[in-house]
Amino acid sequence: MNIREIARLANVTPGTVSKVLNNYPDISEATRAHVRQIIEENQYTPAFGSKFSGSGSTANLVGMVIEGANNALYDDLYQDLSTRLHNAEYTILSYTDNFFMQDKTEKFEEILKYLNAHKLSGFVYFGGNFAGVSPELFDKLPCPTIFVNTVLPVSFSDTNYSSINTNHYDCGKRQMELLIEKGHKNIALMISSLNDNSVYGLRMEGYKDALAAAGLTGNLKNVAEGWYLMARSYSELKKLLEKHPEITAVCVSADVMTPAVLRVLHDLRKTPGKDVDVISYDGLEYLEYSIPRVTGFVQPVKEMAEGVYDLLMGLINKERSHQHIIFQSKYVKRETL
Amino acid sequence: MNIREIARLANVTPGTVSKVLNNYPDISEATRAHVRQIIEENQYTPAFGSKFSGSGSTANLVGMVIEGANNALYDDLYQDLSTRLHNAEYTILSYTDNFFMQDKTEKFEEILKYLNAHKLSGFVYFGGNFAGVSPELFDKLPCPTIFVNTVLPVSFSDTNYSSINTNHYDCGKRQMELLIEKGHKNIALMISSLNDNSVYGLRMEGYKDALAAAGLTGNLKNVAEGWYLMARSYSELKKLLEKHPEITAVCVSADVMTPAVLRVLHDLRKTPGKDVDVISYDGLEYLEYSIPRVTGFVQPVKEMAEGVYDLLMGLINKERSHQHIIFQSKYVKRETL
DNA sequence: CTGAAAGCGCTTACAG
DNA sequence: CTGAAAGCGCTTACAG
Repeated sequence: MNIREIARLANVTPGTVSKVLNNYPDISEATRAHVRQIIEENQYTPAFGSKFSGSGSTANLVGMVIEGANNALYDDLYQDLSTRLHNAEYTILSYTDNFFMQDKTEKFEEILKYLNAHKLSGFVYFGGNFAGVSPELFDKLPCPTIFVNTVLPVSFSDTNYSSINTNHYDCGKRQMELLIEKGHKNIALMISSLNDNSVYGLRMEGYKDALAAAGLTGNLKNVAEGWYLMARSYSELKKLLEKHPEITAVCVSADVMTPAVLRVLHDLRKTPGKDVDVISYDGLEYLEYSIPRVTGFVQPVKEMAEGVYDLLMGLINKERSHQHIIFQSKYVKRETL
Repeated sequence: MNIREIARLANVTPGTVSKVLNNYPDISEATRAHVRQIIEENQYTPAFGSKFSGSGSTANLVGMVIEGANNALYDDLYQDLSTRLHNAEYTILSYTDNFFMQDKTEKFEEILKYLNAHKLSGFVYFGGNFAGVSPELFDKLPCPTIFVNTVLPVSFSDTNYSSINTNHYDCGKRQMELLIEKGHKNIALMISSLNDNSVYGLRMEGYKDALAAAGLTGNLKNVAEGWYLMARSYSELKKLLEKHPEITAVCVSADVMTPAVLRVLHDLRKTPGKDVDVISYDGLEYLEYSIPRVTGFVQPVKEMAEGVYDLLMGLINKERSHQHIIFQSKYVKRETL
């Protein structure tokens, strides 16, 4: 079933069917209704791919890429957006990319190819780091693009792309300061990796500066690299705490590792919030139910998803121009600090 | 940049460029190399959408739909598959659908439209229930389709689609039997909803039959409906346990609700595995680290993802025919039963 | 091995 | 308000 068939059955030309399909105004209500009925009767849907070759641009196609799928928070963001876009009749192209160690410029060029090949109406990228990528490459972005929780190269005056972020460095610093203010001198850093240059690395920068300001840089040796993996977080942190029983606090850079942190403390017969304080970061829901409930910073996922959606629609419909938005993560005191 | 441009720059015809792009054998190595170089130099990627209008079918396009995104397990499956497909140079069309209450036939017809519009090479559907949908509609599936953890209408002799499932009913029944064998007479059922007709509803069928076989159907009044939501699971179960202090075990149909279950018990001053036994189902990783570690059934996500991928590739390349695979979930004894 | 040409299903000025 | 026609970027028999 194609547009020609429908046209034949409706006794009109394919051009007319096309206009009905795309809600052109210059069609009489009579033929519009008639054509629509034929379409309905035959369950016809226009071939999505041909839209582009006909018109030179593919309408209602949005791309989304998640870099670093191990972070459950991006799932929440992705799913919220996915549902909104689907309900607004957008087709979604997406993939998740777990290879976050390759060359940034190469990766960016691959993305450009992806965008060019698919003639998207809009694009959303989650996570990652493009700090070394030259600004000229950003100029080549062929469609409205929003980077979400991505480390970006240049100043926020850039007007050829948008970004939505939270204040990772500030909250990371604050995370550490809260431990220091509580009087902790020996603090473990449960981070993804020292080589992580995503926004999670920015949190680590905050840790460093807070420690330096307090003259506690010795703690920078107390690092457990968990790579966002629970098993790894567990073994690395356990090793560290066994070697350094003087440690009285754990600063965690990502909630996905925190169940392992609680478990390490339990297995070492330490009570979180009493023997060892714990502060985490992200806002995964199960840490509100864990025993004890975990204190930490919470990213406003719901608002971020809404922000991305609204901005993307605004950009696609040319009602808004590119901007860089920073949401504030919120400190939520629960039971571990 | 289009195929004509590249052809001009390479001093060949568009047809030749097309053949190079699609690795046709009948091209001399010299021109192949030359054309490839021009393509590389200009960072050209063929317009994905035009492939279809040219050839009548879109190669390397796979669709995936997740129904009921609240289940974190599907994220794991989705991401595993997504990474595999992307690495194999497939483009992925996907969306998540959280409205699992609408009419099944209508929903199935929408999916058919989606498939017809996008001319996919293959399609994977996660979750849901199409039990009432007439077999003729399944015949209309325009591309190789695999249903994963979906409740399906007809017998496994159907050869026009594939399915990959685990033994939900059996393990659900076994879940309950294990509690009964331990001597429990008063058992709470922490389920999504009595109206859930997805594979999670199948687990409930297992609960019912196990209870009936033991003459303990009175427990069917002890139902907490959590809708896969932690807050709701918490409040519903708490209400139930407060009203029925005689309950000594909780049978949970989905791991996503289990952190709330543990928290309810904690807040009611009951020790899981001692005062109240808990058995869960799915295999979410954080329940291996919770305190206590949760006993339950684990779906073999890794193998399922591999199974889906291999089958899908086999179907697309016409090396395999449709089949219905049932993986076995595994009982893992930990600390709550 | 390469080119010339017809075709895919759609869209979009343009005529009337 | 509708049709006839040219066009989008690609593919694919067919000739030679």
